[in-house]
Amino acid sequence: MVSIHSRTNSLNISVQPNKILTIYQRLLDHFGRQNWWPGDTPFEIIVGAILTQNTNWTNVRKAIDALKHEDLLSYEKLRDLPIEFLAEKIRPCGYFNLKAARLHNLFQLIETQYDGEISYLLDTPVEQLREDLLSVKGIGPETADSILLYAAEKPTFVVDTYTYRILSRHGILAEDEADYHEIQTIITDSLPEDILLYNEYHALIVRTGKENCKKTNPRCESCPLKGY
DNA sequence: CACCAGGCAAGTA
DNA sequence: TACTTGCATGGT
Repeated sequence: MVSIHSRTNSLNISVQPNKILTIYQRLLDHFGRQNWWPGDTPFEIIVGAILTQNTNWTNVRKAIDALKHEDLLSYEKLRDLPIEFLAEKIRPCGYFNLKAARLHNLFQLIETQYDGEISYLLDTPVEQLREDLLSVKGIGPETADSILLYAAEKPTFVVDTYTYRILSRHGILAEDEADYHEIQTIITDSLPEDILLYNEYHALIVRTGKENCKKTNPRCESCPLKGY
């Protein structure tokens, strides 16, 4: 059990249970720690963040393993690989032409903005880095936040389709609160700002999706969120 | 066979 | 602003 006490939303006057924190505790108790991201280096995490867009991780791992097997998984080697070759290498992860182009768009940012040094990117303050990442064609809010949290270790909460689904089913989101940043704010306003907490929470949410048993539905009998 | 997977951008009205 | 569509492989 985590030792974080529930607290009220800053805009609420009455004391009420922190549903966001309760959901986290239930998922953690049920699944245990996930210890994300599944990758060895910040660069591998960055590449994985783009390759996993709307794609099952098992397919992404095939692509990453293929790159590793040919010793291509370094910034300099991928940057210098012709884009058609890169696309062919990452074929198993799907959308391979698109993702090869998106990786190259990011490499161009790293060249122009960070002097070709991943370490400079990682050391950039969170606001600036998020803006830079979002300026890259092919990097949207979730991919940017995944890089910020899991590669650069900034306190950024990652919102994905599961996050929306869970909050929606649990009546936490209003009808007109589907916007990425609104959802992110609802969550971060309910939690202490803690990188490891953000890391584990998003990982648990994805794990819930992988279980494929409607565990995000409060009426599911085998659900760790039953009754919520 | 259909459906989904740790999105995003571009087009349409 | 609010929908719709293309992108693509591999597992269930």
